[in-house]
Amino acid sequence: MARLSFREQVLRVREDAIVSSVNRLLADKGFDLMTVDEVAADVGIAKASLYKHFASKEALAAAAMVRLLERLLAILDQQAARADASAFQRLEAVIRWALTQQLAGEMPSVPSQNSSLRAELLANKVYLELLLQVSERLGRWIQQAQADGDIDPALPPEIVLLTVYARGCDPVPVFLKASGNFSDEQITDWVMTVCLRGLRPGR
Amino acid sequence: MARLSFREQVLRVREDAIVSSVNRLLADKGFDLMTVDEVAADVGIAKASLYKHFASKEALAAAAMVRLLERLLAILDQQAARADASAFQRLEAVIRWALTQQLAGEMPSVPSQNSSLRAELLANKVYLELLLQVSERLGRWIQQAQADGDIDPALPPEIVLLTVYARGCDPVPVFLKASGNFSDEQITDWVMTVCLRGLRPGR
DNA sequence: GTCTATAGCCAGATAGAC
DNA sequence: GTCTATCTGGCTATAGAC
Repeated sequence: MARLSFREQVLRVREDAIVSSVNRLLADKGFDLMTVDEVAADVGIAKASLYKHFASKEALAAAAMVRLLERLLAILDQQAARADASAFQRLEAVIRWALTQQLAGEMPSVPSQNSSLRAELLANKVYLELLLQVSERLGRWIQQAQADGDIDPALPPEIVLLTVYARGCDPVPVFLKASGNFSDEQITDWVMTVCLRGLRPGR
Repeated sequence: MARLSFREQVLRVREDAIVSSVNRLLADKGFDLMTVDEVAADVGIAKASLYKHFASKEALAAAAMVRLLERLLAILDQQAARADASAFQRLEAVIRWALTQQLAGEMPSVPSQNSSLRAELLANKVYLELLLQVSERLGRWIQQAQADGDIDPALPPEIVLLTVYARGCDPVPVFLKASGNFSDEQITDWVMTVCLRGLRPGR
């Protein structure tokens, strides 16, 4: 990749700061309740300046989602590098990472219902490409884990994949944290247990 | 209860029709994207007339939530009347009912983040009272199921209760339905399996 | 209690100077 | 590219006639 000029580097840094604010605000309030004014205030620039970087509120959210997927891909790389780990253990680590992000208030939440945002995301080539990559890699681990007998082979991989994704936007851990009765570690462990082994007593 | 006059009966029927529309629209688009204009159009009356029945958009949603809890209480009564059933089987039936509602597009979804609606619900005595009743009755079944060895006794009842509630707003079944690859029955069964027994192979 | 018409407000987006 | 100031549209809520 060509070396970036100083101007371009400054641009990158600024846009990264914007995306970080959007990420936090999306995690905090969700897309509908997040306002562009808040984003501008949080970044510390004028709203009109935001629109020089991103064409719309939807584009802001899309950028945050793209960065989330990039971070997720990095986690997948990291797990793939663990030569000793089984596919199931890698999946476990990915879910655990998602829970950590949620409890840290850094998991952006975008309602799958919002039509304007949904349309923007489905039209976003970069986002779709990353989502496809993530799904394919998770899908391979899921099928491997099923072959290993670590995940029920009777379950369609589609359901397993959706379940993994759903843990990323599950309200349970945040509610438990809000109750103040448990530590983050306890919450993570219990939610992992329920996810993998269900509510029934241990095997 | 005193017999209602004709006028009062008409009022009841109309308000019930309103709440039904709100319920469907909440299930369809969620609170933020639902507009009062849509509700009025769906019911077939003018928007101003709506405001003669309900003071605000939040009050509309609250009424829908109250009716949801009333229907849930009726399900609890029904399950409590099954003399042969274990506590676990009753919980199972309740979760299954929630999934059915969701797949039928009749499970209203209100973001727990929305502050105006949250405030309204927390100020609503009827709603809180019903929510408390439901939680207490589910809580008793949960503890009984743990004593019976049907639910892992190591799990705090709080987590189990939250997990049960969370199945009511889980996006997985709706996504699976949208994929068009599975019947409602298959979806319900698989999601129940994953909820109760987790992703791991059967015991 | 129902309607039409409109007030009031807020948030996304833009104009135009620097 | 950044700013201040403004436009615009849509949505909640209400006024006022019937």
